[in-house]
Amino acid sequence: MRPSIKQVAHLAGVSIATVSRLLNKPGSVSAETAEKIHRSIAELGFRPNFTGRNLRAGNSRTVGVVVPTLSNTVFAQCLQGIELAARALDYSVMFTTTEYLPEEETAAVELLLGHRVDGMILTVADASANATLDLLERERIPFVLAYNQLGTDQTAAPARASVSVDNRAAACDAVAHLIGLGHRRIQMLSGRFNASDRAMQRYYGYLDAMRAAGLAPMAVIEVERHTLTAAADYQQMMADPRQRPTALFCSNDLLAMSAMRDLRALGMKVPNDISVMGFDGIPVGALMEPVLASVVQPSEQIGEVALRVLVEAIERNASAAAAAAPDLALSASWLRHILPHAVRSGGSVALPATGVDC
Amino acid sequence: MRPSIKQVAHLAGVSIATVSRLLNKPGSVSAETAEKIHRSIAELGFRPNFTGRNLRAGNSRTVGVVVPTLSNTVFAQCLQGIELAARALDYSVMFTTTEYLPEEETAAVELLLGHRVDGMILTVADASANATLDLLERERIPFVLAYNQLGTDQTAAPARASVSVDNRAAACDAVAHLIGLGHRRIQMLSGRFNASDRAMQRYYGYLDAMRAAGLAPMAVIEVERHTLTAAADYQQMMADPRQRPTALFCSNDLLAMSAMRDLRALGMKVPNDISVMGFDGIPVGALMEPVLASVVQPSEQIGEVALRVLVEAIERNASAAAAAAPDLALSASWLRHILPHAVRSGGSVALPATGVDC
DNA sequence: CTGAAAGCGCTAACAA
DNA sequence: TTGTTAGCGCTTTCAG
Repeated sequence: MRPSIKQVAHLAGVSIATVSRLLNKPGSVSAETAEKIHRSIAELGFRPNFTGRNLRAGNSRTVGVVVPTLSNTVFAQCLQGIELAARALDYSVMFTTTEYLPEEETAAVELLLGHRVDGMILTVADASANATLDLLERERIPFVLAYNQLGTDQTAAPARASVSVDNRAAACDAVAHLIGLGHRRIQMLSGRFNASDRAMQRYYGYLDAMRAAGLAPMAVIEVERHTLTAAADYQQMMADPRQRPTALFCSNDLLAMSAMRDLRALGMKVPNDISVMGFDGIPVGALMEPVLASVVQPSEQIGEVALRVLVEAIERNASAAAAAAPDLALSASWLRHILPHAVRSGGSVALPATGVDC
Repeated sequence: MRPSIKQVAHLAGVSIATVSRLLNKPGSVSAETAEKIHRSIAELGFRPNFTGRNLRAGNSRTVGVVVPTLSNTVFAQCLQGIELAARALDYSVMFTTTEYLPEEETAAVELLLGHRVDGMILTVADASANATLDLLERERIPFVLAYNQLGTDQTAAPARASVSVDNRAAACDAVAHLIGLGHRRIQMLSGRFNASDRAMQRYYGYLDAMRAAGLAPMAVIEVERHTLTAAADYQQMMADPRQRPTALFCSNDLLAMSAMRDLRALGMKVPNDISVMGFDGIPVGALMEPVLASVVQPSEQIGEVALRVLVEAIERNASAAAAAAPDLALSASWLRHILPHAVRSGGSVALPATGVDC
């Protein structure tokens, strides 16, 4: 077995309490004793066992993260942001994916609860009416949603925290950008709404922009994640030359990039025949030619902020428990974190082809 | 505090040992007792505390992962593969990044050791002569390298495991592909060798291919990760029309994509003026136009295999300890795992422009 | 400034 | 089949 505080104490000729004290508040141990202990630690290659510490302390300085997938750069970036911020605050990260399956969310959370993480950051399919979040609430463990955006109309009871961009406004800006260019028939292509409440918000944003401009929204096309197996959707979409959209607004960049690929395969040119706009602003989009126009959301920062908000809640919780104060870990002023978005223009959008329009 | 096995036992009117037994081998408890206990568990919302279990058992069913970054899809995919495989085997994942800084590697490993993970998967800057790996060895904790490729010439002592493609052969295949197309002046662009031993292997592969074809290798250009701040390198590279390369082989796809962007900015057309080939085969490369030619490595599978090899080592270790057998966790037949690579052709490479050649 | 002792939640002998 | 008990590594009163 690995050396424990016990062997160190024995070798140094002191009690385990003294060793522990040296490890935690070095000031409370005499210089010579400290010296002896340090030598023993080095000699034995002792390394404190967090498991013991956690068991005793009742906290783990570990946060759990639950995201749909790491295949989408957006979540990878977010996780990166979380990890960086966590390390800076001396927290560790344990993570799981759900593969976009709502039923996996509960299992993921249960597992993390078993590990006694101090809090969780998660991106769920649908943040409203989510049994998993209710569970978290019952367990009274702090959590912060990332990407999921909570409404202002939160019903009294659960005061939840979220970190995201304003998806609806961001989508609205994107579509307004297209409209500003002269597009009137703008089609939205979206990931499944039931796998992403963000997609739904973005659809509302699309509607807002269309209506604000007095344009008729087109029926949204929902597709499976990242790829359109059948070109049938496009065929149909582009069937009637008089009705075909001049621009496509996609609920995420991967979708936009797949769409561009598929459109090319059908012999259409972007942006000459049709403009394409994405959402997310993933870095590779800016490397393509044409550059993918998109709404940039600060994914890494979303992760970073989510972690900081979470840790704040955790530590407030801890002191509150100590002071027997009310444990409303996440005070009202901290609930909805809306980070800024930015429309990134790019060669994938252009003026609508002349003569095609009404 | 959260309910413990103790409260459950009390409420069910049994001893804690019985509850523990029910949790571990349900068969050893009578039906009616089980029934009572189950009810208490449900009533209290009891959830076993892994911390207690881990402390007692001396293992955590958790693996640690250390990768340079999650900004590069390659590592995100790998981590995804690890997590999926881990979940299937009922292991959890704790992870950290090093930002490509070798000095962070040790800190990351120390942290994970503190958590008493059962094993680690890591991608280090340089797998040969790495102090961090030596530390892991001293601590006698199983670990598997991902992407880092161990040579066949391993010196006797440390029998280490790695999972990767054959970087050298893969790069050689890629360059041979370019040569097959008629290219003779092929320039390699690489990430810093001291941040990635893979890049070095790939450079050897480049040399192999060039020499095999009787061509003169050009001096490699090393650049900072993912981006070329100054276009100066390109200017110089393309300065002399009689000496300029007709093809560029990049040590990774992100680099290739940035290079294409930079070349475009300089007014050069890919592949007409110059062919570009990457390495990694990241999914977005196939969505671009032109499609990025590359060597595809199965990143997610690398993660999956790494995890399986690791768990095998962990469990072999456990039984070995029990049987007081030799603890050579990673037996020779399992050391170097070379997964298949594949050259993906794409529009970013073409025949060299006629008249440009010798 | 230091030590003795209790206990965090759990498992595994050993007894009954 | 069930209970008693010791102890995993650590922190933290409480005494001295």
